[in-house]
Amino acid sequence: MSLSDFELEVMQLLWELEEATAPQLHKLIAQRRPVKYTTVKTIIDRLEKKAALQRSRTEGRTIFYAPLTVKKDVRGSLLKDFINKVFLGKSQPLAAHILEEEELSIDDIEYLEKLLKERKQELQ
Amino acid sequence: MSLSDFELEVMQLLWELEEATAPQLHKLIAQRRPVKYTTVKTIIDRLEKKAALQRSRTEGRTIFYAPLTVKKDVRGSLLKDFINKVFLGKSQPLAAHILEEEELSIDDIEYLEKLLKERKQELQ
DNA sequence: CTTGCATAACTACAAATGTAGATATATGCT
DNA sequence: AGCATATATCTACATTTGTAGTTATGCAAG
Repeated sequence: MSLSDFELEVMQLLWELEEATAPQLHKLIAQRRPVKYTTVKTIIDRLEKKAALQRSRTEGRTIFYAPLTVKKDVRGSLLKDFINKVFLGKSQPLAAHILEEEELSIDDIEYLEKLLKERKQELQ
Repeated sequence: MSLSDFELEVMQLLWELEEATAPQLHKLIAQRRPVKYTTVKTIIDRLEKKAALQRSRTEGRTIFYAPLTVKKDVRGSLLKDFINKVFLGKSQPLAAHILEEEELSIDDIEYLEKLLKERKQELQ
């Protein structure tokens, strides 16, 4: 099951919030860029049809939605697609690209070094 | 300028081959999955309109196409978008995800360790 | 108990995308 | 020279996506 950019944006908020209403989600996204309530609601409806989220409870006639998909799973599958499409299926060039070009702090780097050391030990 | 999945697939081949004809590209892609010549040619035409590639020369009435965009630039901009959308703009969680979950050989790991060491030295 | 409003539900539409048919035409072969 | 064929060009169409208008309706306040 694939998510569009906008659908993913809504899911990111839901993963963060655990649950949320359409008006809440609209207000959050409207802080970033101008978008009408009905637009956000349409995206929520589509996510519901795709079973990426579900209605968790209501308050008055306002509906709360909660994620049905797990962030790590979705990220993992998006990453796999991305590596296939953009880096011809090879993770190493992507990792190299990030470690060389993307912004990383000293702490980030030391944490990543630790991960690599652990990874290497598993392989030996 | 954004590229669709199919457009990117054609560009990946062009970056590899330096230049190619529509029939060549069609044959290569058709090895992976069934697709008609005209479909591939449509994508090439769209890439030409987007100025991602250009006609480099002809042989008879067959046209050779060459990339106008640079692989590293396109990858960089796609990666930036991807990090923004999927990892909320933070490279470190993506790097961590890859170093933990994706397949890497000992050689890969040692190369990445070297990159990190160099990166750290630049920062200090 | 009515009514205005917030929210939900439904409908619409243009642009991008994957897909390919229909048509035109230059070239190389007989 | 005429013709078959490969290639190019043009047109079309369904689906997905972002975007939002229109309509329906339940609830809260007076």
